[in-house]
Amino acid sequence: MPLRDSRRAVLLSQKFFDRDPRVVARALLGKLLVRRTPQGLLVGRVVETEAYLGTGDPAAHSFSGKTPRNAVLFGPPGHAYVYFIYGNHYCLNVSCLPDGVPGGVLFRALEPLVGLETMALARDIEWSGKDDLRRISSGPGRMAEAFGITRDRDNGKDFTSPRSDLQLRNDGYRVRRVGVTRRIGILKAAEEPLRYIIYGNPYVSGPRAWAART
DNA sequence: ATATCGATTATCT
DNA sequence: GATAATCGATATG
Repeated sequence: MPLRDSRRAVLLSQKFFDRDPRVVARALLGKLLVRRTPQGLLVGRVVETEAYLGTGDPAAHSFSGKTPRNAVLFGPPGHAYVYFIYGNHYCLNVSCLPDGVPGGVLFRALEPLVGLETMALARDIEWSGKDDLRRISSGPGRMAEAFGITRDRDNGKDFTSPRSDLQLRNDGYRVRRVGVTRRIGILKAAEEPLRYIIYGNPYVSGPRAWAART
C-alpha cells in the first residue's frame, strides 16, 4: 500500500459528498484523511466508516430534528461534524446530501501513514519506532485524538476547500474487497448493515473475527 | 479470545 | 435525571 504523494492526491469535491450516506461511506474507503498542523502533516487512510441516514434512522443524531449540536448534518455536504461522547471522546463525521437534507458518515478507523510520531504523542503512546501502530487510530475516539480533532477547533470545517487544514483526498488507491456489517456501539437500529470496512485490513477497529462480506 | 465495567460531560427529556 | 455513534483496564476461559 504505497502512499503515492498525499499532497498531489486529488481533493474530493463537494459533489462527492452530495449523495446517500451509504454510497459515500463505501466510496470513502481507501481515501486519505489529511490534516495540516503546526507540528507537520498528518495523513491516514480511511479503512472503516459507518453511514447514518439523516431521516428514518433512529441511531442518527439528526433523527429528532435540527438542534445546535447537529446543525452541520443539516448543512451543505462535505463539512465536518464533530461531537463529544461519553465525557471523554470526540468523533469525526462528514455531512452528506444537499444543504437542508441531513445525513452523514462516521469515520471509525484509519491506517496511519504520515506523522506517526506526532500521532503517537497525541495518543499518549510511547513511541519505539513501530510499536503497535494499530493502537494509534483504530476506533473513532482514537483516530480523533491522534489527529487532534476537537469540537471547538473542527466542527463545521469544509473538507473540500483547498485552504482547509482538514481534507479528504484520492491518491488512486484501489480497495479490493469491501465488508459490510452492523454498526458498532449503538442500541437503536443496531441490525442495519451500515458499517463498511476494507476487508481484512489490520487497522479496522473491534474484534478480529467479523463475518463480513462484499 | 470474549465479557464486563468505570470514567466523565454535553445534550435532551 | 438519563443517556450516549467509546476507550482502557480488569477478569476469566
